[in-house]
Amino acid sequence: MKENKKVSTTRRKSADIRKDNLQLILSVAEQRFAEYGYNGTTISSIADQAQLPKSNILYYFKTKEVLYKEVLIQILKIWLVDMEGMSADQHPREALRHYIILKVKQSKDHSNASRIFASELLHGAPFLREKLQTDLKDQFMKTCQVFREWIAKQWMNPISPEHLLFMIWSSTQAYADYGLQSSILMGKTELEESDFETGAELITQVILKGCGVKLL
Amino acid sequence: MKENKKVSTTRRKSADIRKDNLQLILSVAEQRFAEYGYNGTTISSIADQAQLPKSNILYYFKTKEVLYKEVLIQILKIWLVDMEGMSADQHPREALRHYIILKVKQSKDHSNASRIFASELLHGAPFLREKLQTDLKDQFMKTCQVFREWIAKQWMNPISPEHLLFMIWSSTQAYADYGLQSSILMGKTELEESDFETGAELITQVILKGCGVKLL
DNA sequence: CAACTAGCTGACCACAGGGTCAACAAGTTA
DNA sequence: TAACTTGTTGACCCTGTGGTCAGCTAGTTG
Repeated sequence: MKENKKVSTTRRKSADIRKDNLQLILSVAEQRFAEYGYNGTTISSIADQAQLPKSNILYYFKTKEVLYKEVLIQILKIWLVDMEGMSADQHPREALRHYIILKVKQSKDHSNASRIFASELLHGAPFLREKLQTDLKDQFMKTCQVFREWIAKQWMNPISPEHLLFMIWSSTQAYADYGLQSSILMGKTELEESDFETGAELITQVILKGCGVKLL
Repeated sequence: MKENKKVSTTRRKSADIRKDNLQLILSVAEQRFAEYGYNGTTISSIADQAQLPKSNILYYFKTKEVLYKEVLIQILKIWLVDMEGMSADQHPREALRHYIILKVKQSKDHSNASRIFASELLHGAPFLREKLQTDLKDQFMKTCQVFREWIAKQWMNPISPEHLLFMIWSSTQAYADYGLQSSILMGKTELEESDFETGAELITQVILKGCGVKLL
């Protein structure tokens, strides 16, 4: 291919244009959906914020639903990967601590994604039902199995793995879901780095102690 | 007043009619808002389910927003009352256990209310901001103070009262927010009585042990 | 019973929001 | 450069929804 210079701004390849725009739209959509929910978000508002015409959004994503689902899928992937980190050969002392800190970090760094996910579950997971029944359930059962093996090795007390996992999920997830309200209650405009650290540390301590995991 | 009989069905006093209809509408609205969120709920759908004409809903509640706020207010009241139950003279062993069981019960018996509340917080509490900054914050600080006194009496370990309360809230609240998804993961259509019990018991044990509260 | 108030409702309206489309512009390829 | 593909967009349409209103009926009160 010959050098193709143009007076105007840089010439861009179709593939790049596509990639960039998809990324831009997904990222803006994530913000809006997190803040206003599925029904509260309009395609126009996404378009405005992305500084693209509405039609252009519809060009890349046939419908609003397709766009939303795409956002959801990306989020679910993160969730699953985090959980995979725990295995039976690790000691719960380190594995649980690591997972809890990671999840709180996700709540902080990907608060929008976390909140969309929560909102979806809250309303009965109309768009995620299937994925939950397959992908998430698989990973859920694997992780419960890990807990069971820890219990068998007497590394922790015999407690319901399912409910324990729920407890860990909800208390870490809360730093995304209820972060805003927490800051109001603590008289701040926003949670600070140190709040996330304190929270993660407290959850870790309570869970480990509460499960009878020997601390060093 | 003279006896006033009519061939048709029972004659009703205006006051009763009002009371009944308000109650009916609020109750149906709660269901719909919980399931579909504020924006996803239409006045028509509420009307249909209540078997009233749409205009009638608007007769009792000037706007959709007024109706929604009314529902929210009722819910907030429950939250506050529950929390008031804890006081410094009680031992955390009983007080925390009681509160946790109560909150899980609320999640079960008033799942719709709980979910609306959660959804509201999730999206930045656009309608509840003020109430949070006043009523809820007051109660929040009182409860934190109770925790501090327990710590001073060495009835529990010195841990952040704020974050502990967040942890209790989120893990109990989860049985409403994520109840549906939990049941999917456990291969049921709905959480059963025993699941709520197991959950409440596990949370209680983990929290008490995790906070270093002496068990009997 | 008459006058009044509270409850009720169908018809109507304005408009927002999801989605289509035809025409054009910009990149690609032979 | 010509033919083709991919990207871009304003104008348009249709449905659904929040909300109004005028006129009605049913209870209330003197």
